[in-house]
Amino acid sequence: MRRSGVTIRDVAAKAGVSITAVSHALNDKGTVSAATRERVRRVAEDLGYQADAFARGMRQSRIDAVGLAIRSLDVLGDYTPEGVYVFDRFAGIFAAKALARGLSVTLVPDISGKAVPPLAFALDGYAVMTPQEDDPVTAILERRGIPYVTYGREPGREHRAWASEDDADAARKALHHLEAAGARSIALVSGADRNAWNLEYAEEYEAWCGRTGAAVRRYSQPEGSGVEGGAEVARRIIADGMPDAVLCMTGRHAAGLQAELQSRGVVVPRDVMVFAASDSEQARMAKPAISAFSFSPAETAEALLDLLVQLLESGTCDGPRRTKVQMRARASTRRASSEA
Amino acid sequence: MRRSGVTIRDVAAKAGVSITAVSHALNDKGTVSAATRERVRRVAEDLGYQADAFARGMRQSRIDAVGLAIRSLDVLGDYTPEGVYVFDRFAGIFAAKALARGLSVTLVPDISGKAVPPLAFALDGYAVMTPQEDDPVTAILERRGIPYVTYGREPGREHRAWASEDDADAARKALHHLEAAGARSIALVSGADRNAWNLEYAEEYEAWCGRTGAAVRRYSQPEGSGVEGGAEVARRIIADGMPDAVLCMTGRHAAGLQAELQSRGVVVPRDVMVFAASDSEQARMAKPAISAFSFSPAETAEALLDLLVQLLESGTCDGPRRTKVQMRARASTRRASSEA
DNA sequence: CTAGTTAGGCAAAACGTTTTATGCAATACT
DNA sequence: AGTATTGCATAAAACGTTTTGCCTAACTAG
Repeated sequence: MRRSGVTIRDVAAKAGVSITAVSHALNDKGTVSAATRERVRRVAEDLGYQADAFARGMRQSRIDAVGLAIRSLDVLGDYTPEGVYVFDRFAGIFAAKALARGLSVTLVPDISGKAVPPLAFALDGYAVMTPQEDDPVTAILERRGIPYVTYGREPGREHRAWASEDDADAARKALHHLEAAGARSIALVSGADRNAWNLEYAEEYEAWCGRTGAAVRRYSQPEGSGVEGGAEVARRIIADGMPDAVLCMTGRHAAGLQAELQSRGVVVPRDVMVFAASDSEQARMAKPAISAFSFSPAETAEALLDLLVQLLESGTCDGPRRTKVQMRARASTRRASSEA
Repeated sequence: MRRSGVTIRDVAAKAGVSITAVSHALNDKGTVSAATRERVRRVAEDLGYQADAFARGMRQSRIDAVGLAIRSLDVLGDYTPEGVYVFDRFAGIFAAKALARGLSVTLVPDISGKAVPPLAFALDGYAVMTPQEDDPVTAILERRGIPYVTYGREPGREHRAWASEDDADAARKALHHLEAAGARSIALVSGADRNAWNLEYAEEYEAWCGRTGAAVRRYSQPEGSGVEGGAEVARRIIADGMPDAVLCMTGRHAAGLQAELQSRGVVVPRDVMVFAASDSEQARMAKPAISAFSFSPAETAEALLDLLVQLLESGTCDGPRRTKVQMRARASTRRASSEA
């Protein structure tokens, strides 16, 4: 038997009251005398009683458990090379913060597929990581009426319940940083997903090109392709002629790209500067170390939880919330000219 | 309303059968004709019916959801410095593998405390990370009769359902590696937790000392103390006189220790070699890079799931399972003498 | 003194499943 | 022909809560 055995009936019997009284006493619901409430509570404590989650879930809607829909669990799967922990790490941090608020966190893969875990639709709400345009996951949640917040805006959907780094602001800062270091032509290496993160960087990038009159040089590469994907882009860029700087969305792309450029005689940062929109071990370990933005997952997780709790309690929330990234300026964008 | 609305009754009505027939048809349980089964299934599909997890959980024990008790969520909390992802990363990998077997994974903090999430005791089973001696978490699971497996043996408890790296074997390999590189006296920097990982290394270490006649020089430092903790140990070691090599349990301790030694004029690996029993970014980035063992979390997660599923299905399992670590020999243990 | 209110308590319904026990044909056996 | 057996289907019980509606006794107001 899995159940601990002690039910509300046992408590009621031992306390000499009805099960209604027990339920009311423990949940501060009906009208129970202070004396009875106290007695019931003591008995429940003694017996180690804890209401069965399923029985309770059947009656009331809330079960104090939320789902976390992590894309990397589907996309990466087994392929979790050292240094790629963005999502896994966020999961841990998010869970720790949720638990501090009394919420369990259930990790859920793709709920848009066939085999959906039984618990998936029984959860109180969801946090969805980096939704894409026309995301099937948010669509399902929407249809089922399950409240959700997203890490990153979902492009094309009107929804205020999201939090993320301020991507547009970060993009401008990155471009400005490179420009200040002497870059006149900049190439952008985007990821392949159509999420806010990629789209907003692209938008700011094109605005920058328009403003400065620089040619738009945009390359796309699946984020999962990693270091090798970066190298591949490097070859394309060389074929097209070198820009003054390359802005990569991921640290792994940046590292792979830089290494490939160097193997072909290009000197970083002298000939070209490299910048990563998201930091990673590969970026930090590269020689020269690659400048990058580092995030504050704890802050973002907290913001998401604020919104989710608001949503669960009142049905609305005061999102979106934006957090700031921090620039780690490293040697890959430190030009002699800018040091002079 | 959270519930999707379509219940087993709706399916029964539309298919023109009893709810019993529906339940049996969908779960391959009772005696239903092939024709009826097919019809029911089609109707259920059409209506998008999915059995309510709570209602189902009330009747049968299994709900296809397991808990993952991660210590780092309690211990580390907010403090998740870059480079320390062992547990978080394991959570992600474990979840991905569990989901491939149709199991949801719920992250659970300390279930030994007061405020236990309602879902915690309703789960089918648990995976507990690195239990300590007299671990309160396993004690509670034991008392409640909830099946569980542990990542790492729990010292002092007779329990076969665990998997982990083969710590004793790894310890011998590390000591042998250092000895082969010329080390005659070795210091061991353990963590403070009384878990199998720390204890088995200590045991093998003392056995090695006994065999070679070397003095036992064991230092203890909380694993959470990180790089600074390593530096602190370095000062203690210097005060006691330098050994030929230091074997640290964590990469962060090793890195902090090495840096502190170097700042005091000690040259690595010439004067002293440094080895980390668990790899980390700090170990990889140190100069010289620190030799370390890297794990195969995917393999261990798979083994744990094998055992857990066996346990859920039959009540017993064929554990324990041991996985191998891989040695990353780096410059911190590469002596001129051993190269000659 | 009587009618109305209130505080405290309880029985029973409801939640949506699974499981158990039972019924009814139709077929097989003696 | 009468009796087991089998195949299919169902009604009803059970799971452990929360919630609804009702009851009683005690108090309050007139």
